[in-house]
Formats: sequence, C-alpha cells, structure tokens
Amino acid sequence: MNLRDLSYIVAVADQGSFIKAARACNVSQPTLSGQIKKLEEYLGNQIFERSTKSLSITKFGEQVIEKARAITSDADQITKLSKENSDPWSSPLRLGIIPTLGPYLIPKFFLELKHKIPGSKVFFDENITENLLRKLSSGELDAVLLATDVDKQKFNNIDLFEEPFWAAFHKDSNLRNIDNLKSSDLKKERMLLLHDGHCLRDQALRVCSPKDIDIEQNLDTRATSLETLINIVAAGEGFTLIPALALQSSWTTDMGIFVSKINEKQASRKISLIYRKKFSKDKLLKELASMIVEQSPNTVKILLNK
Amino acid sequence: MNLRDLSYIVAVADQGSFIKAARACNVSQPTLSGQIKKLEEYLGNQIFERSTKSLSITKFGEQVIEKARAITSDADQITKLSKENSDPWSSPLRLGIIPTLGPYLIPKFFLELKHKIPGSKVFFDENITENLLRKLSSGELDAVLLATDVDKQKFNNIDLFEEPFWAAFHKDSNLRNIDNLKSSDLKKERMLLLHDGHCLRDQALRVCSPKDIDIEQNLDTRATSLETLINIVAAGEGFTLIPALALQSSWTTDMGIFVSKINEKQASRKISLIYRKKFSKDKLLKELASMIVEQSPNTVKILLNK
DNA sequence: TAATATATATAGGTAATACCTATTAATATC
DNA sequence: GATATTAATAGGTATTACCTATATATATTA
Repeated sequence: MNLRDLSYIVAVADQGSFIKAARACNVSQPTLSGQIKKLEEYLGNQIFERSTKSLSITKFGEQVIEKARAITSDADQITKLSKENSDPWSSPLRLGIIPTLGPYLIPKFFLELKHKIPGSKVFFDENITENLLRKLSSGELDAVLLATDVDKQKFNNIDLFEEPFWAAFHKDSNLRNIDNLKSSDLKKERMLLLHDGHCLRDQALRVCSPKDIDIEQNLDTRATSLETLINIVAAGEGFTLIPALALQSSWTTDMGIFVSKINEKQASRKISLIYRKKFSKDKLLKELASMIVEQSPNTVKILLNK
Repeated sequence: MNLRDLSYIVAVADQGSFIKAARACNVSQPTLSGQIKKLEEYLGNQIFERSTKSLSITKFGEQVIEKARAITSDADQITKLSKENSDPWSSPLRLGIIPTLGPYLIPKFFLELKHKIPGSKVFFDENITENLLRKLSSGELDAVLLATDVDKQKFNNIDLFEEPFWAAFHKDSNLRNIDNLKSSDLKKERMLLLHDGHCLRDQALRVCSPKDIDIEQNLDTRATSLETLINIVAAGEGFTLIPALALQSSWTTDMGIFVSKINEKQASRKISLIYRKKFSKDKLLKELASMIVEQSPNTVKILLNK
C-alpha cells in the first residue's frame, strides 16, 4: 500500500472517472489505472467496477476510500505542519532558567524579544540546575540558562556574561566598616545559604572557602529564595552573597541592608546558554543570546566583550 | 512522503532507537536511517535529534508522529477490511426484487439460505423494475430479481424459471364455466390492472391483446398490489391475472374466488437474476440462483430443467 | 454503416529509488 | 586500551512508478 495510490483512488471517487482523476493527479491514465489495479490485487478485492461506459464504487471500495480520505487528509496536515514549522518561532522556545537568575534576567530581555520578534513565544521553566539538565537531555527543554559549566562533549554552550557577587549584610554588621571588601573578610561572619541543589549555594561556599566555615551551623537557615535570605539578613542575622542582577536599591532604603561588591575575580559566576549539540534551532538561540547580552546592564557585560 | 517512511518514524518513536526500529521494520539500519533523513529533508524539519549516545524527538517530530500513527492505523484498518471482505458474505448482498414477486418468492429461499450459509445477509429492496435497474446501474444494488428482459450488453442475467399466469375471478363470473381457459376467453371480461410501472401490468396487457380491451375503462381501478386486486375481484368486479407464486388457497376457501391456469405458452413470465457484468461477487449470485430454483415449487421449475 | 470521440486496459522501455552489504565515526563500557 | 553499541556514509542492484504508443470497447455523429 502507498500514499500515492490512496490519493489516486480518492481522486477517482471525487472525479468519477479514471481519466479525469489522472489529470487531477498529474499522471497519465495508464499509470493511474495500473497503480489502482495493483492496489486492488494487493488488497484482494475490487474497489471500483469499471467499464468504458460506467464507473461505480464497490461497497468495499467505499470503506477503503473513507479510510484513504482520512489518510490523505492527515498526510496533508503533516505537510502543513512542516510549512508552519519552517518559521523557527512557530512553536514556543522552551527555556529553562535557574531560580537565582530567572526573576532578574527575564524582565531584562523578554519585552525586547517580543518587540523585535513579534511572533516569538517563550515558555520558561524555573528550576534547579540538575532538573534543568535532565529536561534538556530528554528534549523536554530546548535550552537552559545556567551558572554552571557542563560537559562540552554533550552540550553546546554560549557564554553570556560574568555576574559578580555582592555581600549583603545588616547596617549594624561589622562588615559595614570594611572598605574594598574581600572574601577573607567574610570568613568570620555567619553566611546564609540557599537549599541544596541551588548552584548559588555551591558558588557562595566556593567563594568563602568552605573549610573555614561551619556549614553545619547553617543547617537551620537554608532558604528557598534570595528574597527569604534578604529578609533574614534584614532581621540582623548574618550576611549572604547576592548575584549582581538580583540587587535591589530598596533593600538599602527600606530594609536597612547594605551591599558591597566583592572585588575579586573569582567572586562571580559565569552565565551561559546551554543546548543540545544537535538542536535544530541553534541559530535562533544565537540570536537570543546576543539579545540577552545586549539588554543586560554594563556591570555584567564582561565576558562577551573581552 | 510515504506510508513506509511514516511507519519507520513511528517505529523509532516506539523503540527509542534506530537499530531496534530497523529490526522491527525488517529493514537494515542504513535503509531506515536514510529514509528518515530523506523524509526530514522533504519536510524541511528535523523529526529526531540523534547521536550515538541519545535519541530524542523534536516538538515538530511529536506532531508528525501523532499524525503518522493515525495514518498507519488507518492503513492497517484498510488491510483488515480487505481480509474481512475476502468472505463474500462479509457485507450484505443488496438484492432488488419486484413487488409482484418479492412477498411470495423471498420466503421460499430466505430461511434455506440462512441455514446453508449462516453468515449470509440480504438487504431486500422491493421496487418497480425501472427504479431497480437505476439502482443496479449506480451500484446501489448488487443484483435484482426481475420479470423483464434487460440489455445483455450491459448486464449479465441468470434465468431462474418461467412463472405461469393464472386468471382469478369471482365465483359468479362467466369464466367459471370455461374448461381449459384460453387468453381469448378473457377478452370479453373486464381486466383489473396494477399501476403504471409494475411490469405485471404490461405482461397482463400483452397476454390479453391490448387492442381488444378498452384500457381507459380500467383507469379508475389501478391497484398498487396484488392483494388489492384480489380484494376487488372478491367484491365481484372483473378478473385479474395472478403470477403462480402469488396464488393463495384461502382465496377460494374464504373469499369466493376461483383461479384457473391459462394453458398457453405465452401466458407466463420469465424470472431472472440480473447483475452488472463486472460485479465481483458473481460466484455468490450463481449459488443464490441455484438455491432459489431448488427451493421453488415444481410448477415454476420449467426453464432451468429444459 | 462507417467515422469520430471517449474511457479503460495492455505492452514495453526508462529513470528513479528503496534496499542491501561493507565500512566509518563516535561514544560508552569493561 | 579493547570491545560493544549506535548512527552515518558509500556504492551497487533489483524493483517499480512512470511515460508513450497502442488496443479494446462503447457511445455519438455523419
């Protein structure tokens, strides 16, 4: 059986004639007759009763043609789907992003994307790195924005920018008196951390030399979001590291919190766009990447300009 | 596009691997890979993202595979239909029959048919000759039982039997006194006829030499059925011709009607089974024909035994 | 009755292609 | 480092869908 042959019998049913059907199918009449004959032999039953005078459809033929119509219609829809999909934005881009980045980065490029590419749609998935990479591998996501290096044999990555860490502490903290804050200055203070799984937790520990800190003492204050961490800091308990994009001026004006950039090269994290090596819409991702960099504040536009 | 290729991508989606899908489709892996690649090129979009390590389905691929499943399923159903249809009785035989024959002939073979061929089904259409032939030509009916000769170039026919005509008249009629009734004896009497279109009307007129009868005088008594004709005869008004199979003994016992066979060769009609020359289930009709003859009373089994 | 027109079937040749085996390439596992 | 697994590539072959030309059968017209 064959899609072409099925379209032939549908054409004969529609046109009521082999010759007219052949014209409609852009083939010669002998070709159409031959193929239909072959199909009938394959199926072991007549579809049409034909003579030079008249043409009629057998009961069996009616049933077959009904199915053939469904099949050719579905096949047409596949063709239609492929045409629609030739626009890379025809289906939404499924973009994963870590929770310590999403709320602050998305607003910076989302409106501009909508404006520059009116048909664009993005579905965001805010999740921790491990989950995002799993979904990326399985094809559930098209790309992810991470602050973690990944296996370059498995994934492609576009590095976007380097995001510095700032220390956030209460106005009454000892840290307020230190100019040109260094990570070593933080070792004496109690650091507030996010839950396991958040990459920011690991990054913060790396900056502040885990050996010098009693991680266990922080067990009771593992937070689920930067907002929570800041609220604890505002209550006068310890300090925390905040990535640059998350900083809010209202913290100082309304909450009695002071922030200070840590002037060390390693006190930052690299934000990258990660996707599967064989992802077919990689061109689209490159456009998205430059748009994100373009729309990001100068404070983080380090990496791409180097 | 191609049914085979669509079954290939469904197999890959089901098996999660090109090699396993190739095995499931009974083709080599290069063949399957090549065909899918060609399909993707034809559609202009990737269906799968593949590497030696992993295999995933694109969003576009998911949509295509959904349609491909519908298509392959419908194609399987066509195959199933053709298997079912290899039994010629899988769909009912659509049999037309004239109203002056149907009520009397059908009961004679219907039960025997059901008994000999348990799966057999017949849809009857009781209608006048003209309508039956139209429906036969269009394919709406598979075969018709007629008492009229048809164009042998257009249709095949199996002659079944010769059905004699009997005269039916009131017990007080002059005809009662005539032994060995002849058609010439009837010419003086008023003949009751069916409506136009009923072949029995024309046959009766032919037997009784239309020239000698004032047809117009019968205009007000055109009946729609033999039952009606008999009821008028019972009321003492004229006579009518009745085909042998329609005769009921109760007419004499309960209704005061006498019947008498007209002993002339031309006072009969030939009953034939008619079907389109290219009708595919002609073998089935030949079986049906011999069964009808077998189950018919000896009084009409003239033609086939000669 | 012959001539013309129309519809389907048949015959024979050709170009396209689906298929195979053998091999390569890349990655994972032992 | 050797072996196994998976997909892609290369090249050759047998199949087949297609064409044109022609035959056959019927209907219409001169």
